[in-house]
Amino acid sequence: MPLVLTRPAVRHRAQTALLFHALSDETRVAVLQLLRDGERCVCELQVELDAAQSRLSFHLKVLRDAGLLLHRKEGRWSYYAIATERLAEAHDLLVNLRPAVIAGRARLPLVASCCG
Amino acid sequence: MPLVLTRPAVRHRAQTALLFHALSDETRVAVLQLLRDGERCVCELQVELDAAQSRLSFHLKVLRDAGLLLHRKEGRWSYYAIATERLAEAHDLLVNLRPAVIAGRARLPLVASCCG
DNA sequence: TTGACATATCAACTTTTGTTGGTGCATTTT
DNA sequence: AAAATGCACCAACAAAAGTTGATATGTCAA
Repeated sequence: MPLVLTRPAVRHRAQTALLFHALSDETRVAVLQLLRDGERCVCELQVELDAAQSRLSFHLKVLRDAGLLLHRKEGRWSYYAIATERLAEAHDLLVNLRPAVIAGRARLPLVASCCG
Repeated sequence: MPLVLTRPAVRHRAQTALLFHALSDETRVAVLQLLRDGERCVCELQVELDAAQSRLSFHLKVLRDAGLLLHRKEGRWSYYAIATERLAEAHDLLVNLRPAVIAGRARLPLVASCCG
């Protein structure tokens, strides 16, 4: 009866941890910061971040696996960009952690990109 | 000249990684989910999460160190609650990762709790 | 077609995180 | 005052994440 954590909460829990794990590393955040201005190929990121190729590749994979990147290949270049949708999901998961309103009715399940 | 990552970006980067690291573990997310409904003492969390005391204590420390928890002691109990302010900061950092607008002027530095 | 480049992936290793069981110290209960 | 409770913290260990250098593959350039 006092099922303390509801089913959606349990579902969200794993998602939240997964997604935020991808955002929990400085190099990866730096990658995203660079991609804010638009698509970049790996070699550009490599120069801009001054990171070893395999290291960068590793971090790109983490971001990719988390669904945070769009990927495109052209010739011998690999281009990455931010997957805005997924970033919005992260946003929603975060908003869902906000404390319930004290007086007033229960918090509604919040949905995509409420701000900006 | 092409200082690819601006100073605020570099500052944000560390903050983002630190804060999101705290959110990158299922147990910790579960703690926050429980605290959405308000303050809890450790022993309550312990039961509700079915977690060993020292394990829970460890995760609470991580959340505390990230500034995400308010802490209060009463008698032999230790009460925790969500630090909403800090959660809002996390929110802002996340919103700051959104890609710049394509046409139109540059993204403004976004501030606290724009939604909900 | 040979050589240089871009990039993914792998294995070995290092570092960081997380778990477990224990100890110590308040505080409360009996 | 003795026993029990709540909780922080520590040390030893386990597991996960990150780094590095090497190798493999595809593509472009000479």
